[in-house]
Amino acid sequence: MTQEELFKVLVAHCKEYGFIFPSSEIYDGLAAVYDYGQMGVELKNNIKNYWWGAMTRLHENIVGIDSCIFMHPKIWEASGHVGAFNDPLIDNKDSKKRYRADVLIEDYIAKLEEKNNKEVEKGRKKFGEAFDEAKFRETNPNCVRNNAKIAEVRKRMADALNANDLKELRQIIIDCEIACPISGTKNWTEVRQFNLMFSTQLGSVGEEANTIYLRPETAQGIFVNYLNVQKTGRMKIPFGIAQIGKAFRNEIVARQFIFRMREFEQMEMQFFIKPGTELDWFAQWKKNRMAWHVNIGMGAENYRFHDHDKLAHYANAATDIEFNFPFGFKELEGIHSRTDFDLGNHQKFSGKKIQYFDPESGESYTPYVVETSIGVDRMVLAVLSHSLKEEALENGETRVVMSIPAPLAPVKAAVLPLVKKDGLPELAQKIMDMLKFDFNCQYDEKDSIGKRYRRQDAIGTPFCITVDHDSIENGTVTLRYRDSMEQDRVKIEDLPGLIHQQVDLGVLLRKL
RNA sequence: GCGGAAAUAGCUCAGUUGGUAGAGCACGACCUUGCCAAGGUCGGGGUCGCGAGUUCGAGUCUCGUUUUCCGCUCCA
Repeated sequence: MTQEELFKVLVAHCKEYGFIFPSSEIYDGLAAVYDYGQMGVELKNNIKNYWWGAMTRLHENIVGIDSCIFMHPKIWEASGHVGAFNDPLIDNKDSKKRYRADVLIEDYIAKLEEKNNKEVEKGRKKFGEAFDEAKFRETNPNCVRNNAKIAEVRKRMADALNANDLKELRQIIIDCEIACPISGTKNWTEVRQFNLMFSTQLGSVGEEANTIYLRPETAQGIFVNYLNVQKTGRMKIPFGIAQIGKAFRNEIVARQFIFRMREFEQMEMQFFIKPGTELDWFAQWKKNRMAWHVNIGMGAENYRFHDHDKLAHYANAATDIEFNFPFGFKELEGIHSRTDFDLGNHQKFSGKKIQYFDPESGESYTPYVVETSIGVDRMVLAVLSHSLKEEALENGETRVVMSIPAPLAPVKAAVLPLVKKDGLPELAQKIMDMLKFDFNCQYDEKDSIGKRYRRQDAIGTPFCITVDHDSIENGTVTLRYRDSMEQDRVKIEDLPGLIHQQVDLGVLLRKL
């Protein structure tokens, strides 16, 4: 089976067994929106609990918050999202390729600069030792002409971007006779803008309606609460604030199942530190976060770092932790050194002083920030895509098994009476009543025992407990393991301890 | 947003030159068996994605539309 086919099987499996459903399906669905079903929500909650525990309980200097999706509109100006989340896009009608208008113009400028460099090389050969590059660039007629053009285009583009003048952007592309690199034609559409933030109206519509945005990241909720948490929690730098919550981005194309959705959930932690120490902390969090991933047990070889060459407007170092998805290595988590960009800007835009007074050194400063930001839905997809397997059995048959790491599995154990008579269902129910307070369990008495095992395999239940006639005689049951399909005979009273050892999140946290 | 493909039962699919919608699996009840998915009997479930058009008659032909998948484009 190819990876692509495997991915289709995964999507179908997720729907069939109650992990993930397309949203609003009875109304034909809503593009790129998915709902979590009865199994999916358990898996997702387990992932969130593992992260929350690892971040807050394991670090005395990290605390959590839960901030709102609605925030003051000025926050998005301060964060740079109002400006930078707008991409002006233009399509070439012949090649059907889409480009960012500003990138096309930048490429054009780069070409002119390239021409100048060639002129300089020519000049250097001609004049040898006595060559004065700076002077040459100012006097050579070709260079002068190119430089004038560059300056003119730069200014027009800056003005157009500032004024949000899309017609002017298109005009620059026409005037410069920029052609599509693929088709070579200059047959362009209008420039259109895609604002990646969703907006809505706050308050009564009519008079000056207040446009507010659905947050495109949870991080800003942490930054604007920095002072609250630092003061009320008596936090000393270095310290961190963690948050799990929904974020929204109006992606032009949202695809690949739950990998890129317009509504998604993030787990973010902002770590506040002394300026100058950011690269050390950046390195430390890279290590820490990778350890968290590898600890789940899906194979260290399926993760890798991808350092950014092009840095976002707020960062001075950035890396992704990528996971080996069915469609290749893709970003799962981002770790960014955000400097004092966010706190500094909030200080500027709000007029409130956001400083940390260091009691030891006696100095006051705006803290720097190292951020770890992970997509919950991507984690779910990573676990599901890694876990789903079709195994060939010794008897020539195949079984579909979700070998979800036991601490993350939606259902921890299934209790199955071997037959539906002779008091076996009653004893099985008693075992259910014993386990249900600690573990999410399922009871099933329908169909043959083999069929029930396979049903549990398909949803990733690590343990099946089978009650047979001997159970009534001597108080033992068979404990069947999902991955090996082997079974042990164990005492009923030993069940909680045995299951606990394998499925408890604390056990996973202790390995960190 | 552009191009290509697809949409029939919960799932996988069949459905002839246009003539009253089928199978297997799944689901429910009962009987039987009892440790790795297929026993028997009976039963429930579909305005064939949606909307028009052609026709005496459309799952089938035409147009539109929605959604999904693949490829581009974008991705803080």
